[in-house]
Amino acid sequence: MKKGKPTIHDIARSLEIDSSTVSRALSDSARVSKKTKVRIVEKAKELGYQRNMIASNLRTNKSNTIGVIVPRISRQFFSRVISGIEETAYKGGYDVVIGQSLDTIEREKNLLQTFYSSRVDGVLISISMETTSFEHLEAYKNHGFPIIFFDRPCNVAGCTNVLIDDFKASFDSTEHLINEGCKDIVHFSGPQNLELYRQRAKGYMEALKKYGIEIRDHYIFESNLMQEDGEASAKKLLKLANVDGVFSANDVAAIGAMKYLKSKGIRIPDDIAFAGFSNELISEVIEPSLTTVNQRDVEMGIAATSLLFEQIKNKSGKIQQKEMLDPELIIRNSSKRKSTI
Amino acid sequence: MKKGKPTIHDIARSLEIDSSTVSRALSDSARVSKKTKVRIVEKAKELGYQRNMIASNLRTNKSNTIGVIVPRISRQFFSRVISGIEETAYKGGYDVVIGQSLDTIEREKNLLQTFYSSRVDGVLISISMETTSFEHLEAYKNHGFPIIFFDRPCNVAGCTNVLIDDFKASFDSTEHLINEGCKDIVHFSGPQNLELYRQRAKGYMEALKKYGIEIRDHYIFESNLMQEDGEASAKKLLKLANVDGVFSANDVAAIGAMKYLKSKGIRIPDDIAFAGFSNELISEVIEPSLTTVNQRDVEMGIAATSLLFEQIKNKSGKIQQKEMLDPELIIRNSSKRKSTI
DNA sequence: TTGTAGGCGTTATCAA
DNA sequence: TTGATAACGCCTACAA
Repeated sequence: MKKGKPTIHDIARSLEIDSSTVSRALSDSARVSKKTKVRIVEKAKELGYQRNMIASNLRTNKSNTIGVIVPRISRQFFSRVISGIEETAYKGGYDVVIGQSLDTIEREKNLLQTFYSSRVDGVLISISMETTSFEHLEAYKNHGFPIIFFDRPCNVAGCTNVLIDDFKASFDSTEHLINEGCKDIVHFSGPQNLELYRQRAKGYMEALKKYGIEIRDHYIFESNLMQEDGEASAKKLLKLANVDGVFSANDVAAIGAMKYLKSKGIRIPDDIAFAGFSNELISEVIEPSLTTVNQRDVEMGIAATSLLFEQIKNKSGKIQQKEMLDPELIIRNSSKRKSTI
Repeated sequence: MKKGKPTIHDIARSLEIDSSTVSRALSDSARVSKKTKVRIVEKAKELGYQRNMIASNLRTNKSNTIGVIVPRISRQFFSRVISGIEETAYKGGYDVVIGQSLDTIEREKNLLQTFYSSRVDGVLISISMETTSFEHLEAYKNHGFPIIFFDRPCNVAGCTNVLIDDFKASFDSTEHLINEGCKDIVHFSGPQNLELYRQRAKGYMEALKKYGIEIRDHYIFESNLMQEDGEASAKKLLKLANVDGVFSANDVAAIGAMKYLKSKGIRIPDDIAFAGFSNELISEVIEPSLTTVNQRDVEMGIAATSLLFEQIKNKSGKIQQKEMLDPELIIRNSSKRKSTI
């Protein structure tokens, strides 16, 4: 046996035909007779031939690969989005390369450039928390490199975004708390430099407004929404009189707060009702189970990938689009105050 | 501006030098004068040049990419392993391509062949539940394609495995239950065609043996260890007299069972103590919090990747290795029966 | 239906 | 130190 992996030339030689015929046969071209096709395919199998995609990609200037950049793969939301992406890509004959920015702009830039130079056909990205300016992204876009943003919006001309309606979801959640009888509702908010969290805060305020409830700035706690932030917020919250509800911009912080409050003997939802955001797995299991928002993770992956495919095909590139998925409010025990009897 | 992406030839032309010099300069070869190097690098920046990795890979016959195949990316354990893999790969200058087999052998084969033909430099794989014969894997191995198995062992000559000591972890968990006063311990076991679950069952039995407790076959429940399997097992368990402990081969099934039993008024751990496996995020949050085993996910990713790098470098390939990570028993409330006062 | 020839962008070898 | 040339493996006009 020769050393290197077998090539179309090996097949051609041993069949005494030309490599171009082999190439055609293996891509099932109509311009090869059935007979020779069969011979070629058989010989290929015999030699254990596998097409060298690197060479093929170089020649065709396509990688049949899309890149995905997320803050962290270990977050449930993102891993579910990726499942959707992978599934769609797989069906379309694409491979998926994944990288995590760890919420730093430095790694985000690195990944983008790696992807670009390995000539992926396009990129799906949920930008890092540090990404507040978008020049690095625009540069690629202007080179005609297809990029789709998901979950965390990028408000730049020509960008296609796939999002859920964060405003509406937050409005609905807050309204739900109000309907359950809450009057003094605190909001755990995320970094306000991110559009995402601005939208969620907006939804909260709009709902209060609708019901004639005063919006008090000191009822809005800004943090990074980690579990420990939730705990800190809970402590802070106890210093306010009469809080009877919390709308948190994510589940993790809500759970951190609930744990602390429970340990202090506060009853949930009777004393304080809770609503979170993201539908983490734990939220169903914790006691009481947490009311939350389904962010349509898998669907988001599917939608984003489909849009990317369109953009790759049409090469039109520059058309700005916005795909809004409808979030779903999942009502659980943490907010059910009305007796169901 | 020309249409295509700029190449070394574009740089060469506009500087009136040869492309080979440009190539050398951009790989920082010592065989280019500082002066021209500077000129080239500047021009490259000016043109927005990015090396075409596809062409480079073709030429050097390396992709600087490793492939990862896991059952599903959305499982916490795997996404954490992948974090470890990514981190290590990133440091070594490698990219990571990820695919999920969804626990089917068909997709596993597909992925393997995609990876092979895109010439990834090696593969890390946790085999699917359906994978009980290993010919497809051996074939690649025999072609000199580096493959490392993690978490789910592959007992085939020449295979390198990175595992935790499932036997020991199970032994320790069961022993812990015994030490907490359990005498009639049920084992929720996984598919016995997988070595993994055989090891866990073995550890359970060995611990019973050590303490002179009879091993009863009808105390071992085999299932796929989904949440609903746990619930079913709980029902089954109630028909046995005197069960006072459960060692489950994963957390998910344990939690399914605990939920059901709690709804029936059974106290955990006082009536029945529980120990699970995998340290899912929910396990810390559920009430009572679940005693479990830390499978060293991130470390496993790191170890597997390091071994793969070795194998890629040494080309020795055929050396069988087994890396055993030490599992950690995490004791929580679901198994603490002795008063801590 | 098949063969010929050239090139995708890079790197490696050799010569200058 | 630089340039010329060939080659990696595949694909695709074009010609036969």
